[in-house]
Amino acid sequence: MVKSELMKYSCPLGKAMSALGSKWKPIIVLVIQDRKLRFGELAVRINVISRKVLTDQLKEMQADGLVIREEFKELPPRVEYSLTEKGLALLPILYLLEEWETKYHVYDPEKEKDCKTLLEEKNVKKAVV
Amino acid sequence: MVKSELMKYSCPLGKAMSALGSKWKPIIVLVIQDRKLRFGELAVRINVISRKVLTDQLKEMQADGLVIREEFKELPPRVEYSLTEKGLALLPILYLLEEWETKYHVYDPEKEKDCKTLLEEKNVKKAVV
DNA sequence: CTGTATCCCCGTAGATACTG
DNA sequence: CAGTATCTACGGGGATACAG
Repeated sequence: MVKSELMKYSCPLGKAMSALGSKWKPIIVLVIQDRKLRFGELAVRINVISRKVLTDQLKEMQADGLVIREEFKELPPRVEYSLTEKGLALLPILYLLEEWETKYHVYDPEKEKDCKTLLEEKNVKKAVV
Repeated sequence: MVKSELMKYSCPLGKAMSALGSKWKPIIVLVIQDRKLRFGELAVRINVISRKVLTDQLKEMQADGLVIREEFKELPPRVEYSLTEKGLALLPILYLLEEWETKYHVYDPEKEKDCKTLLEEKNVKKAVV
């Protein structure tokens, strides 16, 4: 273990952030909610994430006890993801974060425009979350 | 703007996480609380962060409207950091995250041991937060 | 005391092609 | 359908030395 990892184990918030501090995990939690979603459904709803990264994130979240992975031995294969109790307990906190952002958001027209343009360029049909 | 940045502007949670999703920002908010702290005090309290990174993070947080930087033209120089209203509003949410982690924490003796060893090796006197 | 200036490592994440 | 396998690029973060 290197010094830089110390934070992960030395305080509760450090641990919490190491479990959900990545780029996509909070989004994934918010998208799953109290449902079961198939891998493909997740990929569609979070359309700006590559499948490889989505797989990686889900694996880590499974290891951290945030999500449950159910694999059905069918053809074609089907895999369903849902939140654990721990993951579900995170939902209200994430809602608070959304509220916080919405309340203190500073409107930036240029960024909004960039975003719109990009959505069209990439032909993305559905915004994330 | 590249596709990977899309998330930052396309949903509230994405924006929120881009403002505090870094490795140190939540910790910094939690350490400052409702006080004014000098740069050196921050560095001591979060002793596993390098001064360069601390400076960088504080700059970004200032730009995001999370912290206030007051520079006193003295010799030796003195700089005090405090939270904005926006930053303060984040505190209760971070406390909830701590509670969440504490409640669902899975005790890992090996990691705890590694951490203790490292603290001694690095001669770190004070744990973060 | 409070930063800058460099240099560098390593992990995250993206693109693309392939598999059971 | 739900992933793997590879390769690559980028940038956050760290160590160290120096500056005002």
